[in-house]
Amino acid sequence: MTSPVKPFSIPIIRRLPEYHAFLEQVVAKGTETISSTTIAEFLNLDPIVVRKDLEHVGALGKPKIGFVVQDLISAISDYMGWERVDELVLVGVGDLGSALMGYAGFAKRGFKIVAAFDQMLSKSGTSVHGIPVFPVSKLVNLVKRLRIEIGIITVPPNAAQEVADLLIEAGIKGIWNFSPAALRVPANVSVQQEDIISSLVILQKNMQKKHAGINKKEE
Amino acid sequence: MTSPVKPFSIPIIRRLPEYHAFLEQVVAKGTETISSTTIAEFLNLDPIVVRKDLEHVGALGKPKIGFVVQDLISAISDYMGWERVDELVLVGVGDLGSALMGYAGFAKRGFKIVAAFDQMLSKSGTSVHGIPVFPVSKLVNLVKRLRIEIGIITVPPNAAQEVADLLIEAGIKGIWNFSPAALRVPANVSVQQEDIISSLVILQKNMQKKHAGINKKEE
DNA sequence: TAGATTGTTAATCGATTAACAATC
DNA sequence: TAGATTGTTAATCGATTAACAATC
Repeated sequence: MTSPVKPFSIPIIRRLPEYHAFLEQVVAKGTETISSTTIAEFLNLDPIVVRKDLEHVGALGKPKIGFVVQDLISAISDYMGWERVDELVLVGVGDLGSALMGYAGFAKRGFKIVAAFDQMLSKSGTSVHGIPVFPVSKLVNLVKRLRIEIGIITVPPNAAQEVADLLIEAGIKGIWNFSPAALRVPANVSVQQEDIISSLVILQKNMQKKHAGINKKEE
Repeated sequence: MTSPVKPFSIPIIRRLPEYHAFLEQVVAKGTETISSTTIAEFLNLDPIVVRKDLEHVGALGKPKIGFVVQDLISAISDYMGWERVDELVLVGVGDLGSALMGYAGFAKRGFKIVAAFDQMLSKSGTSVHGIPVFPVSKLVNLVKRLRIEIGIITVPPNAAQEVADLLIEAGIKGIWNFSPAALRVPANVSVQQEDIISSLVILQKNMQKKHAGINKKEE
């Protein structure tokens, strides 16, 4: 019939967690229905954007009434794939790695870091936020055995490629790379490069635009 | 003359740090010039995308030769605003906050967290990664005095609005919010909502697409 | 000179915005 | 019934992709 994999929109995926977090707050207050205009108002978005996004995830509302909050949460969770639990491994138990290991947002959205690896042998055998840390030498065997598909890289840039190679050898299909280094990977492996600096620059540019908009009256 | 604030493209801003990191590696090897096709190949991007992005930041190359690597790095740094140093404050010295305070990527790209605040008084007076931690009660005065414009929020969601209000009272113009909570702010304040889960979902969706593409021969 | 690579112009695609009919 | 809000269709805008001329 149609395409085997539903098309997805990156801008929408970036907005959906915002809706989700807001709707969780709403449901905690006991509110049962909400309109797209209300959501838009609270999140400083255009109401049409919200309506389109909700349409995209397949949510159904009723004119005049709006959407059932629980339905929206389910539709978003479903679209984002948060119903099932996906297991991850992490390599590089430094500051960033430890923070990710302790991040509560993963569990809430169907992700679980089940093992971590670090080059420093003194860290092996310990556990961080309840997640066991192993020596890198055990990486390939363990990841293979657990059939993990996603690996997180939080090592310094000069070690990133080496770690990526090990993960690939272990059969990983996706790499979430927090190290500012370009990775060479085979065609069947996906890489998501993460660099939070982008977000900070976007914030700055928005501030500049806003400030300029205040200074000039019109045109 | 033209618009007072240059237009900016969010997709481009998200790609530029990748180029920058890669070019830093290249320059470290002593290579002096590079072509857009080479950059594209290493970063798994379409060469045309790279060419367009470099055009956007105002880089000039020479046919047959390519671009001078140092020129590219400068052009990108310039476009991203990394030449000058911008000061930030952070509120919420937990795991994530500490990781951000220790993140070397800030200094490299013109950002500096100059002070942090935490509700827990036991943390006051200490310093994390060389950054002093103060009680929240000192936030408004100190931020006003230092004339900081950007605040990072890494507190639990239920405290986020309260912290945002303090930052706004202190004259902040931009909030980088890592807490999954919708913030109410006045019109002259920009908010950049951060949720790394989006990136993980994008990675997953890309993996699914890739895998589906392998399974079906064509159509 | 020949060819690789840039810079530029045009075409396509997708996302956002707008308009409006359907409906509770 | 009247009006608010959804769902849908159309228009605009911007980003990506393609084609090609300019040039070192």
